[in-house]
Amino acid sequence: MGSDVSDFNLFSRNENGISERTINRLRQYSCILDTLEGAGNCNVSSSEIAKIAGVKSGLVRKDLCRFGGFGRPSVGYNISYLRKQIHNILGLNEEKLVALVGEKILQYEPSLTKRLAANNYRINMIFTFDSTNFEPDINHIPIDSASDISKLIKNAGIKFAIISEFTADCQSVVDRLVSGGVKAILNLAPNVITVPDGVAIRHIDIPGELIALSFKCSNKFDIIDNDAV
Amino acid sequence: MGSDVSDFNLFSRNENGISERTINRLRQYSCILDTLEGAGNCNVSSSEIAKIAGVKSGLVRKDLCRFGGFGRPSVGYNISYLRKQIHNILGLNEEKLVALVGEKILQYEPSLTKRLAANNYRINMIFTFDSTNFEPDINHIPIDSASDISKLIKNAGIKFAIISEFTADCQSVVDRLVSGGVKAILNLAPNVITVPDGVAIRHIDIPGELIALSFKCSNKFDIIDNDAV
DNA sequence: TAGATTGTTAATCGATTAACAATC
DNA sequence: TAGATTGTTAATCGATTAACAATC
Repeated sequence: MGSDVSDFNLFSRNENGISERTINRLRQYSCILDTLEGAGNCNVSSSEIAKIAGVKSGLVRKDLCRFGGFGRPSVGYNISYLRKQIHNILGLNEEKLVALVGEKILQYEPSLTKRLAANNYRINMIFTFDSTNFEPDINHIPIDSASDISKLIKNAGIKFAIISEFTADCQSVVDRLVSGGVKAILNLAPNVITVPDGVAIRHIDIPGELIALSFKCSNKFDIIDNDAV
Repeated sequence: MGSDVSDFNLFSRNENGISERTINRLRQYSCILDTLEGAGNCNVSSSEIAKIAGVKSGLVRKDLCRFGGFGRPSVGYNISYLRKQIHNILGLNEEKLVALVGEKILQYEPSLTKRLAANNYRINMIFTFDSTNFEPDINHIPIDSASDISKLIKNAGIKFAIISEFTADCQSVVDRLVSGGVKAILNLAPNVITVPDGVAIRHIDIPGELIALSFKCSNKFDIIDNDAV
């Protein structure tokens, strides 16, 4: 039942001392640089990035400085160079193999494969729970039944898994993914699952997101909460 | 282009001075209490909750104490009472109306309606982009074309929206949702969208989640990062 | 050179933890 | 009463901001 810990533990630092907040901001900067580069710009200052990102310029410099001196005083940062460096930090330059558990999401969201590929995540194995599905592959990605997971994962050297479909024995699927060597699991299904230490997991829960959202726009604790700013 | 700000700005306090971290922990406590209540327990101590949640017991007490004294010294917290109080804090006791933009997700994940209902979120309007879809409703929820959004939303008094499908003119849909009075938008589609101040938005981005996850299990910055613990 | 902007240190702010008096 | 556990305050820890010398 330690399961939910990782789902909610969004704020921990990893072994590298880099907080998830920093990683999220780096993603955001990367996104901003994409736009700026697309618009044909060449250099950008920390204040410009900060303004778009909605943070202070010092924080942008601090975040970047942590990984090396990418800028030049009075000039700023070279956009395409900085973009490459951030991609490097985020590991977007290496191909990462992903196992997809549940194939239906690809019908619902056909662009997923391409969106993952844009970040160098490649789905190279699909597991199905649908025993009536005898298609051998989707877009040349082989479909297997969930029984041989562990061995197939291990042979392919897959480190990432996306669980996209509810199944009663979800935990046993997870166990087999983990024993096959998977190190990070993104769970889109409503199942509550547990993983051993050393395996990262994140559970996307739509009702939960709505609850959190509703707080962003509520003010019903004006009275009850004495500490309120 | 201020758009991404809210997507990444997960860590802000809301107007009530309650941080999203606190809300997330309350959700987690609620979840834990469900389990404990299901197992037939009656009282629980902050240390027991803390152990399951993976936090310190003082933090559990502090989180709860912020909203009122729900416990009794030497006894602990009455599970069903505390559960009700947390539900109350999270607003799970009031019905909240939700507009669903894009109907395909209900085929992909039929349990969504029920999972939302368990938290008192009721989808009571569906907008489709599929002009070949002439079904009048899904499970008695009317399906409308996206053209009359604003008026329909306003008349129904809907405050929440889930955007679940890519569409080229996503921003105009958002604008019409907002002008219809929607205050919180959960975006599952890859579109980048912007909302005015006072409207909360959260973008679920699968590749982004994988990037963040990959950091939880990586240690490639052992060398580069001098501040590392 | 003068102006701009970086990298980095010190100050501040907020969140968590430790500790303990109050109380059941 | 003695033991347990709450509610809450003070201490600590970590993240952000302000400020500024270095440098282009």
